[in-house]
Amino acid sequence: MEPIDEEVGEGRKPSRRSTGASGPVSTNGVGLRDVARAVGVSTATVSRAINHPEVVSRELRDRIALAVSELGWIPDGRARAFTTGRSQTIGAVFPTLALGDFPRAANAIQRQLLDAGYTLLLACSEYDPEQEFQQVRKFAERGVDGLILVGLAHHPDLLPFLRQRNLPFISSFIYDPASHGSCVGPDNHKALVKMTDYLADLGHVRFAVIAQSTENNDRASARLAGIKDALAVRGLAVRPQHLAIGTWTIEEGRRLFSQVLSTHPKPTAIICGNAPLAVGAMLEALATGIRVPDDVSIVGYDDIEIMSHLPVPVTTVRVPGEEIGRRAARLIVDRVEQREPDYPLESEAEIVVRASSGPPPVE
Amino acid sequence: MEPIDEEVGEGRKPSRRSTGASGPVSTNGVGLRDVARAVGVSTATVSRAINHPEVVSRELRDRIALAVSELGWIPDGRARAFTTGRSQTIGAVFPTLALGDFPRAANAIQRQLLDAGYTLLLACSEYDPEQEFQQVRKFAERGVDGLILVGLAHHPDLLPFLRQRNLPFISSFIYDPASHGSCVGPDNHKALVKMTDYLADLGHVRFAVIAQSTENNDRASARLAGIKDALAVRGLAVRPQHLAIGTWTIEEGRRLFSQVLSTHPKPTAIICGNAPLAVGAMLEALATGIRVPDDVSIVGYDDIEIMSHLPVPVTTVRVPGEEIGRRAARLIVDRVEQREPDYPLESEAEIVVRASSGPPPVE
DNA sequence: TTGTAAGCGTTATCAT
DNA sequence: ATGATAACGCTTACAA
Repeated sequence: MEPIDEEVGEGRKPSRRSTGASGPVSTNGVGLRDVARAVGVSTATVSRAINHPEVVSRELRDRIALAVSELGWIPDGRARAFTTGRSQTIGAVFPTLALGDFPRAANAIQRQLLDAGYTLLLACSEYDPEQEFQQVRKFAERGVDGLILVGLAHHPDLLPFLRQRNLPFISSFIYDPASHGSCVGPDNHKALVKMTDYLADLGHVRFAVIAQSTENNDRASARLAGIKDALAVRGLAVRPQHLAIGTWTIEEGRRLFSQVLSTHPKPTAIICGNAPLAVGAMLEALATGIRVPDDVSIVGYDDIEIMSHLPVPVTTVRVPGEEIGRRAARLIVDRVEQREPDYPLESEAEIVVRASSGPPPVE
Repeated sequence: MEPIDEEVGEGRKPSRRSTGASGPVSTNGVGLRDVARAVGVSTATVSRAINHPEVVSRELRDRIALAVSELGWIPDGRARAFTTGRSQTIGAVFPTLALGDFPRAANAIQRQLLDAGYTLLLACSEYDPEQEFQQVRKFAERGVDGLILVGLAHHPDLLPFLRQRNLPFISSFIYDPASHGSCVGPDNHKALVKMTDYLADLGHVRFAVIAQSTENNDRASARLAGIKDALAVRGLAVRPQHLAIGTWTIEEGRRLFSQVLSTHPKPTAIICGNAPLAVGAMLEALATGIRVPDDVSIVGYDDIEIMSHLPVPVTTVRVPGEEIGRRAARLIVDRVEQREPDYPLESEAEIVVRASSGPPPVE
C-alpha cells in the first residue's frame, strides 16, 4: 500500500554536508520528510497540517500532530525563512539601553512581538548615525521583516537604503503627524512646551536648560525647541550661559547644574533634558545646600522610578515607555503584514508635578 | 564567446512566487546570479570571491567587487543561513532589562557580537523559567547558533532540549568552576561572603537581609547562602524577622527597610540583594531620619551610577557588567566556532566601600 | 482532501 | 582558477 519510495526515499541521499554529529546543522536531524514518512503522507500534507490546519482532515491532522511530537520535530526557521521570504524577525536599533524608558520599551517590544509570532533583534547605536546605519544594514542582511528605529533623524543613506530594499520600518519615541502613520511616541516639542508653560505660569522668567547634545538627536532637538518656543511666546529666552549641553549621566547632571547656578543672575528654573541629568541636578542641589524648589526649581524628563523617591521628588515629563514599545511592535507588525493600525500613534506625554518645582524665589 | 545559456539562463524562470513589487521578498531582486551574469562568470565564482577571496584571481575579484557594488547586491542572509546551517545569530535571554547590570551587559554583548560578525536576538524571561524556556525554543526555531542564558537554574526540560538539538549555550552572571567552562560571571556566593565578612569585621552581629525572591534565581540564592555561610562561620545567623523577601523596586526597598527596622532588636547592618532595594532602603532611611551609617549600615549589590551619588553614597558589590557581557559574547562565539577560550571566565566582584557602612552603633 | 514537484539563493563538491 | 550542479528543508501551485 505504500511501497512508493521504498528505495528512492528510504535513505535520503546522504548530504555531503552532514558531517555527522559535529556538523553545523543543529536541526536535530528530524525533518518534515521524517514526519511525513512516519505518518505515511507527503511532506506537503504535513506542511499544510502545520500551517493551514483547517485544510487537512481531522484524522490526518491528529496523526501528524502525534508524529510531530513523538519525533520531536521543530520547524527549521532557517529553511522556513528561506522559502517564505519572511524571517518572522524584527530589528530594533536603540541609542542605548541604559537610559530613560529605553529598557522598558525594549522589553515591551519584545513581549508584544512574541505574541505576534516574531522575534526581536536588538542593537544599539550610541547616538551615532553611522553605527545606526551599520546595524540596520546588518539587520537587512539577516533578513529582518521590519525595523523599529528611534527618532526621525538618520544617516542620509538610511532611508534610501530601506526604500530600495522595500523594508518596512517605523520611528519610535517621536510623533510627527506628517509622517503618514509610521511614527509612534510622544510629541517631544509639545511636551516641553507644556512643561515650560507650567513653569512660566508659576512665575519663572530665568530658565536654564541642561540637556544632552542635540546633534543626531531629533527628540532632544524637539524638546529644546519646545522650551525656546514656549518662552518666545512670552518674550523670554534662555540666556547662553544658562544653556549647558552634556551627556546623560548623573555626574554630568551635577556638573552642569553647578555650572549654570554659578552664573549671574542665577536661573530660577532648571529644565533637564533627561532623567540622569535631572537626578544629578537634584542631588547636587541637595549636596550643596541649595533648596529646591525654594531657591531653584528642577524638572526632568522621563519618569523613571527614582524620580519620585529622591528626598525632593522631581517634577518630570512622563513618557509611557511601555505603551510606546507595545505600539511600536504592533505597528511594525501591522505594516509588515499590510494591515492598517487601528490604535492611536501619538502617546500623551504627561507632566508629573512633584515637590521639586514651585514659584521662583522672591528677589 | 559566451553564448552559453543565452536562452536557458537569460530570463531565470519566473518564480510563481514573485508576485511583483508587493511580494514578501525584500532581497532587492538582485541575486548572485545577476552578479555572475553581469561579470560573465558562474555563481560559484562570485560566491567564492565573496567568501574565499584568496582563491579567486585578482582580476576577477575586482570585476566582481565592482559588479556587486554597482548592482547593489547584498547577500541574502536567509538563503545563506539555510545553505550553511549557520545564521550568525546568537540568542540571549535575560530576566529583565531594567535591573542592575543587565542593560550594560546586553549592550556589551551586542557590540562584541557585532565585531565577531554575529547579531543578537534578545528576550526577557521576567525570572520565569517557563517563559525562559519558551523564548529559548523560539530562538532554537529561529535557528540561532548559540545561546546566552543568565544563571544556571532553568526549566527542567531546557538543558535536555538544548543538548538534544546540540545547541551551544553558556550561562552568564554566575561562576561555577564545575561547569566545564561554560559560565562567565562573578561568584555570587563568594562576593557576599566578602561583603558579610567586611561588615562582621566592622563589628556587626545583627544582620538584616532584604533581597529578591530566590525562587528560580540561583544568583540570588547564592548570595543569600554566602551571607548565611559567612555568618555561620562566626556563629551568627540572620533572624527570621530580619529576612525580608521582595522584588526589585525602590519602593519595595523602602517598604522592606522600614519593615526590618521595626523589629526588636533592630539590625545594625542591612544587606540589600539588588540595587533598587539598596537605593530604596537608603532613601527611606534618609526620609525617616535614620542616620546611615551611625544607626544602621546599608550595603547593596550592583554598582549602578546612582549608588555613588546618593546623599550618603552606598557601599556595594561591583559586578563588571560590561566585562561579563563582552566575555559572554566571546565565549559563546568561541563555543560555536569550536575554539577554546583563552581568557578568564570568572569576573571578580569587588566590594566598593562608601559612606553607608561603618561600625555598628554602641548600645 | 491529498500528492507531486518546482523552486527559493547560496554554498560546496567535483570535474575541468 | 573556474564552471556545472546538487543539495539544503520547506512551502505552495497545480494536478488528481
